[in-house]
Amino acid sequence: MQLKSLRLLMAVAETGSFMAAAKQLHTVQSNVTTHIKKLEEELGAQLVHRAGGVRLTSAGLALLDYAERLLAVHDEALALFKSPENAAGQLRLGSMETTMALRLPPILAAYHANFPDVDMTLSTGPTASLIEKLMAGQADGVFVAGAIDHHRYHSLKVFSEQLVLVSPTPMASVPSSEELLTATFLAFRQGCSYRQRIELLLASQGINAVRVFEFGTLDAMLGCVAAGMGYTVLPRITVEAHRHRFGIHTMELPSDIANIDTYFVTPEPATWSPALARFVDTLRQEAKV
Amino acid sequence: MQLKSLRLLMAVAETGSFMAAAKQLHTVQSNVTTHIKKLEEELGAQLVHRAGGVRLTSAGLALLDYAERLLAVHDEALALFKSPENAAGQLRLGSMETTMALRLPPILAAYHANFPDVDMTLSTGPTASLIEKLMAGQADGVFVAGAIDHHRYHSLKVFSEQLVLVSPTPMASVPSSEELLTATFLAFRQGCSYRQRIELLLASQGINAVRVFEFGTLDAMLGCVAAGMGYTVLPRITVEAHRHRFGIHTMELPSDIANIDTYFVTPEPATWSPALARFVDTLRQEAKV
DNA sequence: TAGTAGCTATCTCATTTTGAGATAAAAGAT
DNA sequence: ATCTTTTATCTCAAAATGAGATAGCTACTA
Repeated sequence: MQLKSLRLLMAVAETGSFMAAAKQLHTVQSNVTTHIKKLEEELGAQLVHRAGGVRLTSAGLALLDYAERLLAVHDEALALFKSPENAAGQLRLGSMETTMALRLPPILAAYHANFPDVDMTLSTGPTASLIEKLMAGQADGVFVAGAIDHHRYHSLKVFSEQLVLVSPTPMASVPSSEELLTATFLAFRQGCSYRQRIELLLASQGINAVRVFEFGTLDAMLGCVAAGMGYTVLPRITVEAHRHRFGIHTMELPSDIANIDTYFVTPEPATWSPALARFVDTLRQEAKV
Repeated sequence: MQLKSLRLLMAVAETGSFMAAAKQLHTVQSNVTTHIKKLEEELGAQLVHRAGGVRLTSAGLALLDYAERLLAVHDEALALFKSPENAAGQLRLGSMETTMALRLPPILAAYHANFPDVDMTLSTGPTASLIEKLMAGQADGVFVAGAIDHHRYHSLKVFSEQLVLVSPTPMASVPSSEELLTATFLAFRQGCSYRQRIELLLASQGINAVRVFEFGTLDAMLGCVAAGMGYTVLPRITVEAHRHRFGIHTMELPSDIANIDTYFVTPEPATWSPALARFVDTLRQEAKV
């Protein structure tokens, strides 16, 4: 059974004539005859009355019902891929905790407002496991720290964060080695790229091992810093958004350690679903990159 | 876009391999490649990741969603026509008032029990207008008095009725001409074949015109006969079913006038929809013809 | 009832598409 | 590195398709 044949059947039903149907679909009448005949052979039933003006038989009407449904789905699928204002289906995103907390809400909101037919799922996790998810095909795109150098993947720089040292008391300068040695650090669980920066900071001071507490959420971490439990390293914008709720202080870090870029990593653009392509559009607009 | 291609895409998604997909659908791997490639060109998006084991891209997954819907509808349509135990869609029947009242209820009930997915509509009317409806394509089959001699239509004899003269008082024999001349006749509206029999009866007595009242429903008519308003002519089985409710009496008529057959008339069997074909099956069983 | 106008079925043929096999190229496994 | 498995490409024969020409059918008209 060919979609073409069904479309011809619909045209015949509409126009009540093989010639008019042919004209409507820009073909010739003999082809209409052939297609309808083939359908009739395939289904073993006469679909069209040929006495005088043609009319669908009851078998034809029964098939017409399916033809309409079939072509509606087909046209919908085609429209999805053809017109850039369409997006539907599902979109599986992944993001780091901090990006999710501060950068994504307005973007997700804007996307959902424009493309309400997309079912979004967003999971958070550290950079390493997000990349794994992406490569396993369990996510369509992930927000991670740092670009991926792989020709099958595409990295779009979307945010630039400046990391700052967060402490419970004001500081004049980056703490000395001695101070750091005795200090406690709070960080997200292993795999988080910000934690790697903490270790980088410590390494730059010649310190290899130090006590590090692990947290799962931002609020818990900042609460503990404010309570004097220790230091942490976070994006400036993240800290500033929460500063009014916690009695915390920040200190600039050396730029090689401080500057970290967030990328949106996906498979090659050619493989993007319409939903994903529209998401990247939204991202470009909202993040202004 | 070809249904074949979509089916291949589904097989690829399922098996995760072009070769396995080819085997599953009894074709060769090169054809799978070609079909998928054609889909990709048509939609302008890569549908399948070719790194190592093949996997659908997010665009592929989006299309897969439509492919599944499309093929489900297609298979449903095909199953409808292929397997004789299926029937769906609509069935538009027409029937004479008397047949509807007495013969059809058990048949319609049996049909509906077996094929609940068919939307039945039944309209009643006199033979003439039912035939018109059928010919105009507004009905799929009609129960009428007498066969149709037309090579585009098919008449199936389903019931044999014996017409009797119905009167308010007992009769020893068919009323004489003088009695008939002064009598009033009650009948369905013009077009009803039973009414033609009344006129035939009168003509056999050399009477051309007589007073005839027209009624739309059986109950009204029988009620008026019982009340002594006049005579009527109806199938014996119809009268017997109502005799206990009305004080009426019957009298046999000459067999050439009395015997009348009810036919189920449809377009040619080749044009029957599955729903109609199953109805005729049911009819043959229930009516035992 | 013959004629005519309008439509559909059939036939033909050039073109395109399809399907299958063979082979080359690429990716993983040992 | 070699071998195995899988996909892409090429080729060719067979089949399907689309368009035109023509014959046949139906309904309407005079």
